[in-house]
Amino acid sequence: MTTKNGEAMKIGEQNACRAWQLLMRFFFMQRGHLPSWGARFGLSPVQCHVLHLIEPGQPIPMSRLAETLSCDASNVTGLVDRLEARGLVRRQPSAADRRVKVLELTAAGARLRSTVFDRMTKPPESLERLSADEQRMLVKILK
Amino acid sequence: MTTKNGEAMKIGEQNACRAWQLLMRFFFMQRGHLPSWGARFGLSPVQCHVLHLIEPGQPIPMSRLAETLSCDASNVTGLVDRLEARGLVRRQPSAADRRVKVLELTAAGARLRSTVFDRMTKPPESLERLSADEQRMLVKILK
DNA sequence: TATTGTTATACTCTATAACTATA
DNA sequence: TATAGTTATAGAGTATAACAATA
Repeated sequence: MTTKNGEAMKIGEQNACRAWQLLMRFFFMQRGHLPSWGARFGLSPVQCHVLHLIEPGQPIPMSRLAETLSCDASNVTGLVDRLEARGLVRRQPSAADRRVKVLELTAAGARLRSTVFDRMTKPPESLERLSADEQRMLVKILK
Repeated sequence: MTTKNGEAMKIGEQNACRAWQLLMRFFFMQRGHLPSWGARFGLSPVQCHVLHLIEPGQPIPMSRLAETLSCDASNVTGLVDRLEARGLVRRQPSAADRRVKVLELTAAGARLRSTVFDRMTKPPESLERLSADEQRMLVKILK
């Protein structure tokens, strides 16, 4: 348990696995919270995700959404249809490639995104007791 | 920026917000990966979640699933129907309350769960370079 | 030929309401 | 009366295949 080399590696691996397990637990916990969370803004989980992906003033092609969401391009069509019907996003033709349509937030979309994620970035209090070192560590993890 | 009291608090809050933003980014990243991940085992994202929630030898009432998944009890019925049809879980009557049905993993369910989460607990390499202190910090966060 | 986005189809997921059986 | 689970229904999410326009 206190050997200089081999055992230390083992402990390092154990810690990594434990950390990963905790992150997974965090992920599934958030996954449970997201539906009722998003419902406050009339947003489904995927719609929250899409809103998170499209940054204001930074349009992205629809194909990029399909990749990031791990779903077929055909599903993005309906997804964007509903968001566009609510006036949150807008389809724009791409000058570079006439096959492509890029998505951008409308003013209302940007406002809603800000509302949703301003609240989201208000951490659950427990996070406010962390040191600068701990914050740096999170940056490392999330690569 | 270097005042002793008020400014230090401010920086602490900034770090907490930054950490929370990064965790959110992690969450949405995982959310994007989960569909194709689960598909390898023929599991939808919710089914992965359910499998994660039912620990072997630790049956839980169906109502608990509805709470944790933030969905209506009526949805759990169909969800469990499909998992039961695949032989992954089993409904059992509760001795204490005859209204309640508890869910437990079948042998196949426990095997699949182990397969899925053994892979999941294999962290993405970057995690293996973390110290014990850093692991303890994660425990603190995930409360 | 390959790629972007669309339509069509079927199945799963989720929200709502009404119902049964227990408590 | 209140709660656990079910049924029924409708809309949203998602996988598959076929198609049009463009590269």
